Amino acid sequence: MKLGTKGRYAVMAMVDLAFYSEGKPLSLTEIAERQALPISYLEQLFLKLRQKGFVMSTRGHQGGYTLAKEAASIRISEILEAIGEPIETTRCKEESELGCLGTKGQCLTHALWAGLGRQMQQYLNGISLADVCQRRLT
Amino acid sequence: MKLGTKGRYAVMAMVDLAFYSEGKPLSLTEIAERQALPISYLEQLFLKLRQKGFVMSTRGHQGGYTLAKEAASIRISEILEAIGEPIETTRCKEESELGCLGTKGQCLTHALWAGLGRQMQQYLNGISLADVCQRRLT
DNA sequence: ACGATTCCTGACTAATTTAGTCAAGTATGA
DNA sequence: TCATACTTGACTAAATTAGTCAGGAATCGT
Repeated sequence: MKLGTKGRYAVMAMVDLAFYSEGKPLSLTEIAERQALPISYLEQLFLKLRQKGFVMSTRGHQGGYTLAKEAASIRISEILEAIGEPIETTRCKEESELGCLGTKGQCLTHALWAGLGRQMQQYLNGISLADVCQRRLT
Repeated sequence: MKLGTKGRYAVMAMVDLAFYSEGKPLSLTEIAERQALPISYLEQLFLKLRQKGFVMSTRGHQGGYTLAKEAASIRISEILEAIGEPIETTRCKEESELGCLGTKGQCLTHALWAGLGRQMQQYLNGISLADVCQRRLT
């Protein structure tokens, strides 16, 4: 159970943006350099982040990206979802499970994995970009 | 961020064992059939579970596996660790991180991922095989 | 003794996912 | 008009996953 670079990079870049931008657009080049991330990879990620409305882009000279919302209202969970790194603890689509273990028509372990997923979701849902910037983490 | 079949199967099988065995050994064939899991894959997993002391094996006719400890004292987290499905939210080995973002010599996001890992570990640590069997899940 | 059952173990592999690169284009400001 | 910077899709090498396969060794019932 591991976190891939996609999600990690996206959050790192967004935190960087929230932290260093002061209303002015930051170029991916700048972010990529500071965070030591591959720029072409970031391009892919920011494409999605823009399409989902988390950042705004300015093209051309002195262009770059800006947060489209306040840092305090962008949750980590949203970023991960936007770039396609969902939390998948259960395998079954929805709640349509037929009994693996007979007792009640639903596998015993299903509730376990669902609980784990809820736990993770809750944690990442409760933390915003601003929280990370200000080191407000439990 | 997804849970692989390795961890899922291992826990499913261990829960099955705890649930259906009554002191008597259960063969992998039986478990695999009931849970609809590939038997040769289970063999690999139970090899490790035995080496780590979570199950005991009996060979030959009427043989199989038995829990080596009480179901109430086997945590889900231990099973996952035993078969090599660790929780990896951070990438850095130990706490030896050099500053990605300048503020304090440690990357801002590190604390975030570490927190997530702690959260997951805590959840899986607090649940035993017996809990799953008795559907004592939050 | 023998044969069925079952664990034991390592080697191997097909398919998928990850983690990117590359190339070509479009828009903007100096 | 040129350098900067976003935009987008196609492509790919490497790693991981999710197993299969084959052969062996121990044990029990008959």
